[in-house]
Amino acid sequence: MAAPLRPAPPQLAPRRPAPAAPAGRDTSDVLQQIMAITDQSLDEAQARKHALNCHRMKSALFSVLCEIKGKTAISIQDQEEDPPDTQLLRLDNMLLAEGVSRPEKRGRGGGGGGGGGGASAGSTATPGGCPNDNSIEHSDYRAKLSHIRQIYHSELEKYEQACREFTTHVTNLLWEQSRVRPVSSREMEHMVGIIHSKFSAIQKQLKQSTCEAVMTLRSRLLDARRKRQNFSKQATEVLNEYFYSHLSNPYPNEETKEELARKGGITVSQVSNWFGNKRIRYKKNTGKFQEEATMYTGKTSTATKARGPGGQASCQSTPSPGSCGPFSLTSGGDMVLTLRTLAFHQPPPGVVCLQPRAHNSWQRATTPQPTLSPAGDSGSVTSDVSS
DNA sequence: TTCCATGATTTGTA
DNA sequence: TACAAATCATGGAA
Repeated sequence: MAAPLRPAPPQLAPRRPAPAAPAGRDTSDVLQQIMAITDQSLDEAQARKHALNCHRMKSALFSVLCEIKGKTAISIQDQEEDPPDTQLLRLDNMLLAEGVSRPEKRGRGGGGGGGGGGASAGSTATPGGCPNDNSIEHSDYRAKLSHIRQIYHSELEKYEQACREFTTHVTNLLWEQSRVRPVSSREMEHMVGIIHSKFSAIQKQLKQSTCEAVMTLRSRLLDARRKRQNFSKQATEVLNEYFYSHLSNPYPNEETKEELARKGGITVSQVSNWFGNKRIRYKKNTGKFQEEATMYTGKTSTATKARGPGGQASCQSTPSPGSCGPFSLTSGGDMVLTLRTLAFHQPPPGVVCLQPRAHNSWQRATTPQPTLSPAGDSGSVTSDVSS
């Protein structure tokens, strides 16, 4: 297959016009000169090349070569039927699924200002099991994924540009050569195909490396996700204080969650998780938490007293009308706590005090109950006690 | 090593 | 979408 790219055929010796020379001798003469081409200097070759173009046999030879070329090109095309590359398809699918192939999405929360992080306050989990947007790991993951995506696209663009340039270059060369030797369009296509297949092999490698990088990043993230770390004492106290002082309605709203998260040095989704776990576990085994409840309600009671009327602790930013515990009360709060504390010491027979509302569960409190005002809170607590 | 506490995740529901 | 409930997985004490 190297023949089509060999340098331009050489010259003949046209010094004698040889119109009378026999055709057989003429042909062998031409062949002799072709064989001797490598012994000639460049200038000589150029001169003979020009002579060859003017030779009377040139067109005949050229057409014969064209015919041979045509046959060769057919056989080339026959060999070209490649099966679809399943591995490449797999890589493409994976890169698409991981969000590397498609253009980067802008974060929902605030225009993605943090280097691709853009962690929002939402509490969502990706189908693939990625952690919440709030988690530090996830913003880190997104930043790194974004970096990988950037590199991938920039490299891909480079390869494509190089491929285009090289293809143009080779096509031009072939056009150039087609003036002195037969270059069929099929041959050109074949050359372009070779170039593309070489470049696509490089692209495949790039895709493979990118997939590996994403997989590594993902597994590292998942490992980190599984690593549980107990909250600090302060975080637990802040959460418990809120929980036990809002036992009638332990559903902090978004703003309160943020406040609690800030105070405890944890994320909002961790606060949500904590309250979810706490409600369930408290409800399942209220008795087990009695001591803890006494401790925290006593603590908050003291804190409230120390602050005096209007003093607020962890509930100071709680705007929820339905979640107004002692912290949002003035004089009424103490009474609530007293009632609560009393309730611990007066469990009705067979009934544990401070149970979730109505002995079954807290009401679904996605939105704060409008009937509960600060005054209403003490009412609700009274109902806790009376229940 | 075992057991319990607890933070995180998943699944189903309203 | 927030929540309940179940479950997983890990930290830490015994």
